[in-house]
Amino acid sequence: MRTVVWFRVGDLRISDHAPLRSALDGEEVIPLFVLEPDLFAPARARKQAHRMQFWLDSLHALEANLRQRGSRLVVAKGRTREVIPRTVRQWKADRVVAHRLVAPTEAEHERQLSAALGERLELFEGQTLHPPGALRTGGGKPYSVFTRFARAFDRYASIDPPLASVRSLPRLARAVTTNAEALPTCKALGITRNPAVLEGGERAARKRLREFLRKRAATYAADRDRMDLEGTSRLSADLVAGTISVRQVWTEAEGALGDTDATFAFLNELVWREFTHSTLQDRPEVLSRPFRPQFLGFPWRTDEVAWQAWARGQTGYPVVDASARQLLGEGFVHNRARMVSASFLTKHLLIDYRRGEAHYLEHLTDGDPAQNNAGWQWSAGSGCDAQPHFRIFNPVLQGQKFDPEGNYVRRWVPELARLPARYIHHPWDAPEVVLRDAGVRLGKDYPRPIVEHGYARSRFLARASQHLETRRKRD
DNA sequence: TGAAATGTTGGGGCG
DNA sequence: ACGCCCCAACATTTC
Repeated sequence: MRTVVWFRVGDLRISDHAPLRSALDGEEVIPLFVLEPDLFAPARARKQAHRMQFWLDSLHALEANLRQRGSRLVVAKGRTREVIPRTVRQWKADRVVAHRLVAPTEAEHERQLSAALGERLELFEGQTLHPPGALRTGGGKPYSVFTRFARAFDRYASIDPPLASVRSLPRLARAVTTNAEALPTCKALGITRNPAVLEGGERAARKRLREFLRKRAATYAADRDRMDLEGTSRLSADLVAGTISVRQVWTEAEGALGDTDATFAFLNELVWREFTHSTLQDRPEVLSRPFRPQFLGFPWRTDEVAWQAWARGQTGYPVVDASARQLLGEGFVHNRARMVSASFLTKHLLIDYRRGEAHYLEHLTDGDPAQNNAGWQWSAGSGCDAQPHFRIFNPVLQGQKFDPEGNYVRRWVPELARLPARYIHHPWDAPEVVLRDAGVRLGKDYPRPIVEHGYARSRFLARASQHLETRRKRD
């Protein structure tokens, strides 16, 4: 038996990898990665440079891990639906195994491949803890409320421990050429490496998990919301690329932390991840339109000036600007800052959440359609179990609560670094002398707010309730 | 996984 | 002693 193991962005690892494990039951294993032009063409790759850097590092790490265990990674360029059947013919493989992924583009690849290969393609679950779609309400429908979903999740089934790690792999048949040199580098794709982007690969992922569990997990419940602290796991990009499996994270966290508040808070985030993936599988159309139909035709504004101010971090609201600059600077944004930022774009500036969603997807190292869409629709109020539309973050209060000393702002908005904590989240209220001592000339070194909070708040409330009211009457 | 407005309660100052 | 006002602290409602 000769088996092709189709590695994908989503399972770039060899540990806890069910398809690989299954392939080892046969004699020969051909690890394969496909360089889809839709993803790895230079122009496309550059549009998501942070993520691409992380993925390429992870791919090279995967190749090194395979090699270390006696195998190699075969790299093929072209469209999945053509390349894989060709590979199967060329190397006379008996079957192809892979993880099933929920993103619509990935699901489409699977459909096309299944049409070409029929029974010879075998897909395994593993992107999530329980297969998306497995949890249903009594009426057989997908859950639309997270707390209900989470309760069903707890009762559904126990979570299996990860598969034992693979010590050695069968040597690649001599006839098979690896073409490993085709694995691109950042340089080859014209991407300038950003040293602030996390290190990819399985080893780095495991190290991150261990360090989190050892140093920060105990205080996770309280610290996770603090934008100025490193209180979170930073595993988001790993979970997207699959350099660690969610099952490994779950099992290790449970083992290390026991039955504590921190465990619950952390694992609950993983359940949110389950929820977003399930939602995307059941309703892939959320990627193009609001989950809640009342939000169809919402009167968003087109305001290029406001958009640019938001995207570049020049709105005059320090926390909002810090988060915009953190995104561009390191391809990551603290979750709390994401929420504040998304709330500001959609509610204060009345700009379509889809524009923010696309911007995040472009720059985030952990950009993932399911998670990113769910986050943005949650903030806009249009999503599945979203916050109510009238919940509007006050960026000043959020800053004071979750960046009490202002150090998050100081890090990303250096022109305000010398302002005392008292004024750092609302520099426009600072006395002239305080501003002067801090070297801040409002309107020159740092902008005045592009919109006044109270005004923006009531503007959104009025516009939203008017739209939703009309909508409700019509439907 | 809000914020702001509004309502309630209770202590203290004061006439 | 009592009512009245103020206001902080907290609770509830509304957006």
